[in-house]
Amino acid sequence: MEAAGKQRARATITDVAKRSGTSIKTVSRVFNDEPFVREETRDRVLKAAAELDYHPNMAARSLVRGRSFLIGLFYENPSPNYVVDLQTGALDRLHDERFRLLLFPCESARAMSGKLLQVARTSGLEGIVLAPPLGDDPRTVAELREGRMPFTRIAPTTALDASPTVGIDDVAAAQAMTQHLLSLGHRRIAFVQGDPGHASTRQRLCGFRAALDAAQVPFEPALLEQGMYTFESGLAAGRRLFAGRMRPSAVFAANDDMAAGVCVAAKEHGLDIPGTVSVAGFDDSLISRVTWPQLTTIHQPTYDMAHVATDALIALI
Amino acid sequence: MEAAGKQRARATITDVAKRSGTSIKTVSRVFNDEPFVREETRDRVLKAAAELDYHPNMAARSLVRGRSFLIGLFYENPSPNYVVDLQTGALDRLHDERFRLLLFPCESARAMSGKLLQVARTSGLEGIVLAPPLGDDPRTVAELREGRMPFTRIAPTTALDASPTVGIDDVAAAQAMTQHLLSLGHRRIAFVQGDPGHASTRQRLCGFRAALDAAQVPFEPALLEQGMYTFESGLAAGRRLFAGRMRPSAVFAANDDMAAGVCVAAKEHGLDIPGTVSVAGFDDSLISRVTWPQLTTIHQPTYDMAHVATDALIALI
DNA sequence: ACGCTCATTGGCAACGTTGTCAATTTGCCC
DNA sequence: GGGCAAATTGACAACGTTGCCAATGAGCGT
Repeated sequence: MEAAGKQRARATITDVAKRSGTSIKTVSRVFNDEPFVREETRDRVLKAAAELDYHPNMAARSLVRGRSFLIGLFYENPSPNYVVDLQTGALDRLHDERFRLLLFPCESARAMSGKLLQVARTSGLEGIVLAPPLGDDPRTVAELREGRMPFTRIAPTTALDASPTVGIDDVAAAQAMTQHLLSLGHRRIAFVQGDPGHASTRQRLCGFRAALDAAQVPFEPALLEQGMYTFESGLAAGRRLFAGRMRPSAVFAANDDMAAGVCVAAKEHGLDIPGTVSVAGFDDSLISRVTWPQLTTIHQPTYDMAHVATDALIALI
Repeated sequence: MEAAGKQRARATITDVAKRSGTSIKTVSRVFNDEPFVREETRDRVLKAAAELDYHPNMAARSLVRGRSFLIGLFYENPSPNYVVDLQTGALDRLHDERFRLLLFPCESARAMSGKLLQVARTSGLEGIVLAPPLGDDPRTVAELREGRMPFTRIAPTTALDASPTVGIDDVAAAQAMTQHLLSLGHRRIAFVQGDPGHASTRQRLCGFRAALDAAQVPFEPALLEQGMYTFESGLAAGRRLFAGRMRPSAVFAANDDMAAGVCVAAKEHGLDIPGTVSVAGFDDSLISRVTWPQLTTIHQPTYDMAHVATDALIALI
């Protein structure tokens, strides 16, 4: 309606002040939920703002406060399910805050090593959430500490006191799952471990072996397979296992994606699940609900961990 | 080393100017790759900047230029595979630009309707990429146009001239897949359609029926099932189909997640795939590689579409 | 050496907001 | 009604950068 030609420029706080008959500062107070603003004044400002379709300018706000309200989520993960869980957890925590989330998918932890602080500064991040395995790189951790860049880590395994940290006890969880398989009567249990670059790989293997030891079941090297936490690597590992001389009665894969691959390999070999062979996973990701029969899996609350890590980061900032 | 106590504050452009013995403005020119700076001067500035670990302040830059360099990706999608593909496509395109990507997962297109511009303005976005089905909401589209907010859409089906658009021909693709099934000799082909809120649902059904018509195979309403693009809905649809009087010899599900569900339903009913019944999907998402036997599926280049949509958006801005 | 053009540099205001602090108004008690 | 504390409001200077324009220096033809 009104002077369509001049509507180009966005309304500023000054316009709102003028229109509502108050000072700039008062408008600022209203938009920052500060106390000491009379109810009536607040309403008047809000009304004027609505009429002008005013939205605070983030850049100006950031500038004067010396804060960017930007948080970075760094991850290097092959599983879309895991990644989306991470993101959702972080985003949900941020929902009511002013912070915004920037994504930094990394090719590999090694490639990022030493560059992370640089990237963070360039983007003006205020803090960082490091998803596995990025939180395990000592150089990255040292760098962030020296640069006084706030960060939290999800499921790291080194330098645990270097930053707030959230994670589950991988060792205990893997041990529990193995015990479960043992209690079902399995004695020939194969283990498909994950990407050697991830610390969780060692942890989960460790739990697996601990359970075997506790049950006095000998560890059989031929039943240990290397994977990479991807579906394809699980498929390959499964094929090797089922083609080998020593066919396992149960397979414990260190994550769900690989477990799904093992399932497919089993079906290729005409093996019945869970009749002839049991397959267990780790993560409880969405993929575990899509395979059939459903995988037995360990719930890893990725969403929650991301949520908590973000929470801790905000507290830190 | 040097006065560790005073190193707290980040270096500003003024510090660099002082240290390099030039003016603020010259430093600015160097960091913006502007011409008219002598080689020797540039080097001197760069050296000083490196020594001070200077990084331009994004907020100040945004403020004075009136630009935020922020782009929003809005999506409402249940499939993590699809979402990650979208993100990766967009991020890869942004990689060398100054733009940054902000994520906006939406509960539902309906809930967002009418609020999207508001959200975009609040976050200071410069442009928006709308993933399906958000690009089909007429209210959202109208709103963005009126608000002069640059946006591009992925696979929209309405108001195609309202914005730059990228997508595949859903009708043709579904038709081709149906023809393929017909050519295998199938005559009793069931179709599991997707969420009625997504325009692709109608398109794919349309292609399916077109192929039947062309082959003069009558369309059988009892073989049309409603799904929601989720694994669970596909499972339910499959159960109904296989329990019904008119058992299909082939099932074409409108996306891979549902197709996976249909597969499980078939197995529950003891039906052999692909011997007794064929199952076809749509998307070529990662899930299609996880089911066994592998689904026949139509490749939908989600990554590429996101890449192109982002590209177009940048051009628009 | 003079005048002219073009490359290079510097000075200064402005961007839209918030922090600080002072000014004003209100409410309450004696 | 005076006095005091608390509530409410306003003025003004930053924040770190870039756009605009003026100033300076260099090169060159005459």
